[in-house]
Amino acid sequence: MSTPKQSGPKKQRWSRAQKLEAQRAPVRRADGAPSRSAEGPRSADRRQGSAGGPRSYGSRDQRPSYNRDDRADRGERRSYGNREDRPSYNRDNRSDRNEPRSYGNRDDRPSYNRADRGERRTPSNRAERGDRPSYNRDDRPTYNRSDRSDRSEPRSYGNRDDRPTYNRSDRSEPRPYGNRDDRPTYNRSDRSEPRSYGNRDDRPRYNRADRDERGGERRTPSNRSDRPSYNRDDRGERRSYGNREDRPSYGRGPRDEHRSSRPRSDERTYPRTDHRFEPKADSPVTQQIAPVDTAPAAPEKAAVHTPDGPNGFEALGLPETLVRRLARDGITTPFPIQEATIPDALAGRDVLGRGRTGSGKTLAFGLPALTRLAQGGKARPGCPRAIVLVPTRELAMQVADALQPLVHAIGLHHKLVAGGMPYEPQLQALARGVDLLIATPGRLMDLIDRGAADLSRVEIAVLDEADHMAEMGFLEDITKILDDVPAGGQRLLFSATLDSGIDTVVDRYLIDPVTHSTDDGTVSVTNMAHHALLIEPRDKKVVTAEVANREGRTVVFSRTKLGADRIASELREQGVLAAALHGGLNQGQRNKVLSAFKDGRIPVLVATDVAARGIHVDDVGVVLQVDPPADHKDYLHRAGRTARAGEAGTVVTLALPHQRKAVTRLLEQAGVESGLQRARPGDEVIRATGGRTPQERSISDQDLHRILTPKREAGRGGGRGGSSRGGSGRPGNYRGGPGGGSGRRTDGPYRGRPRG
DNA sequence: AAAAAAC
Repeated sequence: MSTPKQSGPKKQRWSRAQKLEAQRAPVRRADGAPSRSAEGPRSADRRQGSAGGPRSYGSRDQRPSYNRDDRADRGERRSYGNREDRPSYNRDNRSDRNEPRSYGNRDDRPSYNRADRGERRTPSNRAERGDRPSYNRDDRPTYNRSDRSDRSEPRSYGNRDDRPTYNRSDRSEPRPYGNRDDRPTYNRSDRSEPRSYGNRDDRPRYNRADRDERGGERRTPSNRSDRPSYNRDDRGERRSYGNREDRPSYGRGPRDEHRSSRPRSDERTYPRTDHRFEPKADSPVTQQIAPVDTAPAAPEKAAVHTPDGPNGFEALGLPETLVRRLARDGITTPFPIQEATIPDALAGRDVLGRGRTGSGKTLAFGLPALTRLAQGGKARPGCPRAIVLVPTRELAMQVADALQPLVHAIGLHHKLVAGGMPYEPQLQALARGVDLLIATPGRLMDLIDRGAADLSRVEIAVLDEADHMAEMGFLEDITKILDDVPAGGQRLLFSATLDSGIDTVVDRYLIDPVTHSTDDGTVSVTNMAHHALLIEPRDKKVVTAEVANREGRTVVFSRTKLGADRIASELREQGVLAAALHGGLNQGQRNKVLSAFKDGRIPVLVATDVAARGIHVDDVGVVLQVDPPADHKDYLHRAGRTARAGEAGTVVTLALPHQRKAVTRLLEQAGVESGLQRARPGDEVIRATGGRTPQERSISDQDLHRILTPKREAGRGGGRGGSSRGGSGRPGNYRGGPGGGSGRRTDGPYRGRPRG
């Protein structure tokens, strides 16, 4: 590669001028002009360091596998090139490795050998690409497209038997993903049956994917009729939103992220008021949020029709297309973090943004990113132009949902790429070319390793919940991914807290960043009440149930997955309808639980920290931390699940005597003014949170299952015509239902939200 | 130390 910088210990930063130069012509790289990586000190010294050699990304000619002609000769089954030539996929190499392989150290990962990958991707190679037709992206229909057409089945991986990578048995190393025993097949030999995705019917994901695609040119009526409700844009015309209850978990993203009241102007009268959560009369959320959040919305609704009217987003320099699209959803006034970061982000600068959860971070990076992407360039197959990295799948879905209308409005394509969902749609989208990739690290790396994704043309990289991503365990993945992104591109980091180990990432990847903090990083919000209760161990179970047994949604946090399961089941035992959410569940279960919680079938969610960040659910009145958070930042994140969008909320933290000191300090750091107070079951402080001693009978596992999987139960009545109403016409049914285990009747005096 | 993140 061209003059790698001295691999000095100190990384060298680009000067502002250099960077601006690089940014000015993002497309330039396509011309083979010196790419950023070629010049960028960071990746240069990094690569040299890690590749352990002069990075002699061999000559192409030695790599027949990439030769298009060869490929053709080889016959269509083999789309991954000649394996023998490709050490990275070489089975033998892999099996030789018996080191535990935490995938941590890049250098330890022969199969992911940078050199191999680099060969395909590095900028220097890219520069040469012209001479090598086979490298021309456009010539790479394969990632199996052509193959696929031959095969009737949707399969895109070519002949599986050729793909040692997938063969589990080859890998002697202990898997990090221990609890996946539920995943039946990894062994290809078993897989004579059609497709391992077969058993994933419970996963709404397929629909998601389709929806993404449909947004583009592939929208067809037939698709639509199958899943009309998933297509946001269609909803206005085709649907009266009556069946909105059916799809609570989706489609709320963008608006909820931003605001809850929906002054819909046109015919798209969609019941902004969320009746999905138990038709409890107070249904205060929407009404109360409205004034807080949308004070300006009413007058500005006019902006929908008079785009030249005052519109905060327009003033920030965003294109009219996006501004109008936002206005259509009643979003016309930027949140502080958006106001602060968008201009800088639009200017191409690296941005470090801090804002509370729910402060609108998604749009803060989404809008400028889309704007800049729309300014020029076209996504080449396999080469996303921007990536958004998020720490959890749920969050990834949320971001994708939130950005979807905007992406489509501006004529771009995006795709959600995360684990637990089928590969096919993701591979297809990538092959087709996607501008914005929203991804969790694991799957993205997977796709990179498969050669389906190539980050060498990424112009904008976004790290959401960056502080979490910077934590041990995540950081290495993030590093790997960001190292593949050409230096010099724009990087945006957003997080609710900016301390932790985030400096590492900032130092390494951000150049001359602008930092915007729209809050002080504490929980000091006026609409959030905090109670830290010092309790006796023997009271814990009962106190937990008392606090959780209230009207409205409650999120209970547990430190461990096992704990979450245990607490949820103890709650059900005491008659409180609760379900656990954690990473140990398969994706189908996760989705079920989360959507049941979102649409009110399950009022109490017991979660690990998988739900601590970013997950947005309206109307969570209480966050109960059964186990104290690890640190004050976790406190902040967990607490952020309530009191959203100006609504009131209460955070209850339980501490056992031995945790007293730690919790006291933690409260201090988090900016919680009230200290620990002793509490016993039935105490006033518990009642003040709205909690009441549960008196319902136990909820059996069957009950729970039925509630989580409504179709099965409701299927009888509404089987045929009923599908339009879905299995969940009225969530209320599940609660008051006949003998329904959800007999968490709320006849108590308390109905409102606890205040103070 | 746990959780999360690929299959």
